Amino acid sequence: MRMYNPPHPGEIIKDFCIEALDLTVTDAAKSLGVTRKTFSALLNGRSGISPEMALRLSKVFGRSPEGWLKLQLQYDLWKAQQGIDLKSLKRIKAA
Amino acid sequence: MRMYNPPHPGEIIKDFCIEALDLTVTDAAKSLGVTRKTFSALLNGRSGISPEMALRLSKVFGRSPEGWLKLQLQYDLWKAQQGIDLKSLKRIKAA
DNA sequence: TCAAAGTGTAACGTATAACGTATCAGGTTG
DNA sequence: CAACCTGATACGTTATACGTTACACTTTGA
Repeated sequence: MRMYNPPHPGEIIKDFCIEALDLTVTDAAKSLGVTRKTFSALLNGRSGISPEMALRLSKVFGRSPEGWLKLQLQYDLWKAQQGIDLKSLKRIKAA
Repeated sequence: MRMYNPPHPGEIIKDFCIEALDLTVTDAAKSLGVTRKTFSALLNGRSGISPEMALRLSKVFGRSPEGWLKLQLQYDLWKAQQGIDLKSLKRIKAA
C-alpha cells in the first residue's frame, strides 16, 4: 500500500480530461450524462468515482473502467487506513 | 472487462477463509472485529467488501487490501454494467 | 458597460449501503 | 434436552451518489 497521501481522483480527472482536452466542466458533465453538480463534486473531491461513473468515464474519455476504479480504490484505502484501529486483530494461520 | 458473471466476493471468502481453515462464521467474525451479522451478510452476498473490511481481511487472513477490494471492484463493475444504458454517450477525442 | 457563460456550492429530496444491537427460528451435536 | 452455529429479521445510525433548483461570484465578449 502506498505510504503517501494519494491525490483524490478528481485531480487526475481535472488534469487529464478537462485541462488536457480544454473542455469546460459543464460540457464534460453533459458528455458524461450527469449533472454539472455531480461532476463538479467529483472534480473537487466531494464525491468519488462510483462504478457507474467509471463506466461513463471509460466510454467518454477512454481507459478501462477498472483503471478508473483502481484510482478510487487507492484513495479509499488510504482514507480507511487513517480512521481505523486494527492493532487488536491477529493473523489467523493455516491449520 | 469480464464477460461472465463474477462470483460475489463472499463465495471466495467462504472458500478460502472459512472452509479452508475450518473456521466457524462466529469465530471468524470475532477475529475480524465485526459482528456475526455483518460477516454473515458479506459471506452470503448481501453486502460487499468495504475498504475497512478489506483492511480487516488483509490483517487477519493475509493478501493485500487492494487484492480484496479488486475482487469487489470486478463484481460491482459487472453489476453496474447490467443496470445502466450508456449507448448515448460519445467518446471525446483529443483536440 | 452589460449580458451571457462558466463555476462552486448550498438546500432539499431520493435511494442505497455498511455498520451496530437485539431477537427469533431452525439445524446440529454432545 | 441443552448448547452451539447459522441465517435472517426489525430497528436504528451514518455515509454516499445522484437529482432539481437556486444563489453568488468571476470571466469574457459584443
